[in-house]
Amino acid sequence: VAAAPNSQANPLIRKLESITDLTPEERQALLALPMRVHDVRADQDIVREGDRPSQCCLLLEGFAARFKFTDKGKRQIFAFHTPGDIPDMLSLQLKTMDHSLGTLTPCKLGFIQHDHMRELLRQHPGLTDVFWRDTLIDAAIFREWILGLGRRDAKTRVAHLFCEMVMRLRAVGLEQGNTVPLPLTQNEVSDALGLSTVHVNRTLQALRGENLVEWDKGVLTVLDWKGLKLTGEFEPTYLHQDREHLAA
Amino acid sequence: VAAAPNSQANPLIRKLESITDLTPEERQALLALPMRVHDVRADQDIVREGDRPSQCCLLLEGFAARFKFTDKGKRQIFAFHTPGDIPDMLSLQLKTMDHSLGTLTPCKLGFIQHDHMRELLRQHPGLTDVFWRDTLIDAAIFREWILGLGRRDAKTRVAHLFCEMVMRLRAVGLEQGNTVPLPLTQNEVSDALGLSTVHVNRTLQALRGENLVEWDKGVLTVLDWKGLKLTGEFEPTYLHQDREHLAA
DNA sequence: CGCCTATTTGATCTGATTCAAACAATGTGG
DNA sequence: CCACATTGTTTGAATCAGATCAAATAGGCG
Repeated sequence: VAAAPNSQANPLIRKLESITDLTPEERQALLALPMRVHDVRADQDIVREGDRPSQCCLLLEGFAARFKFTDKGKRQIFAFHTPGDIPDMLSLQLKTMDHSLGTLTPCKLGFIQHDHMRELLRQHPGLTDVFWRDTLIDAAIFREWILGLGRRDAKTRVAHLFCEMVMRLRAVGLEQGNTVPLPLTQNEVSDALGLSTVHVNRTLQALRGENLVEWDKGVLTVLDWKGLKLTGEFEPTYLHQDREHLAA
Repeated sequence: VAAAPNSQANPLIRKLESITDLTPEERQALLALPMRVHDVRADQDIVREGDRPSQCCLLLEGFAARFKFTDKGKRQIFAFHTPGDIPDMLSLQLKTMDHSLGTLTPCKLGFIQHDHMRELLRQHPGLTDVFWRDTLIDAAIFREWILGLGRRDAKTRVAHLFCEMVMRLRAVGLEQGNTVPLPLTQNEVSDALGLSTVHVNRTLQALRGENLVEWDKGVLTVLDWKGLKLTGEFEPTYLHQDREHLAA
């Protein structure tokens, strides 16, 4: 089944089709989903902890992150988001945000009213399963991060993060050769991996020294995918990018 | 609206009503959900990483945990489960298990065929939202653990875990006075909090020394709830136990 | 050019790990 | 009912991965 003309250009559809199959009707309905598109500059909060949003936001271009601060003012990043993600889809079910969402780079965002989203799901109940599945994969990624934070050392964590980002960016067509965009600062990585910026810097030097990766000007180049997977203990099952779940 | 006679005894309904409102029909359908009940002894795997289950399991009595091992053989526990939880509900949407589920104590389990669960959701679409919401709260708990593992010290982590378990056990009616059942070993706690058993032991002595809690023979006694919340930086919003989400 | 932000380096410190052994509690079989 | 095995808790000492502090360097950009 060929995709609708512009569906490959639509990162949401691209993303959902990386984890499930959509019917033509579902694809059509997603393309017709009303949204207000805005450009937002880097380092802006989109929703904050405590907010009660009446819309959710589709990331069309750029990188975003979800995060929260400790009482002592330390930041922890929970997730990096890439085009096609709806990072605050959960606000449809959970009224109060328990964490914040912000841009890391300039972003193009599509804001979707909850009412419109609910109407979409009412008319296409199959999409509820799709989005439910997507939030479950989100949770699987959280678990993998828990494993890393709890039981893996710095080098393994960094390598694992790189592998994960490559796989996810590949799934939405942002990989070019052995290269993906990864416009994060070392400080942002450290806040995601529970490390200090200094230590992340030194760990990167180690990975570079072993000729596993190159990471410069927001572009990550994988020099040795096998080696990177090995040092990152990366096993992509948890991303559930296969679609074999459809075979009963 | 009064609950059906035996619904308070049904931990699933009890749990779901702690996070949402059920219609009488939904409650009835849940009570009628066909399940095979089994007793399982402690430290048994229920599902393993890589499995492709055709059923999911409702925890009726006892404590269970979800976990995974590092390549280097270190265990990380992702979640502690209490009566009313369906820890592997995700297997309904994700075909292959990316982690394992096992008992921590002797448990009574109700096994529900996926087919029956799907039929239930088909007949009561509102329940899809309820379970979706539940898995989103699950993910919120994962995020809070990420925050702890990444950015909080040992004492804060242990205190936070105690607060969380108290809130969750209270929600399903297992709190008695200032006491909850918490039949975990210090080693299990250490595998959940990313610490060594030795350090957990010393941290517990510190919490005891400050007269915050007592924890003996599987029973946790909170001596100073306010103090415990404070040292654990515990803010229960993320558990979404309020049901005010229904007010549009 | 000068400002601002990000990366890098060096030195020191510490929270937590590791290793090893003692101790306590509970259960088991003779 | 006791000897003993097993599992969990506790203690002590040595060590280390990663944090912290402070300062230098490098890029981008108005």
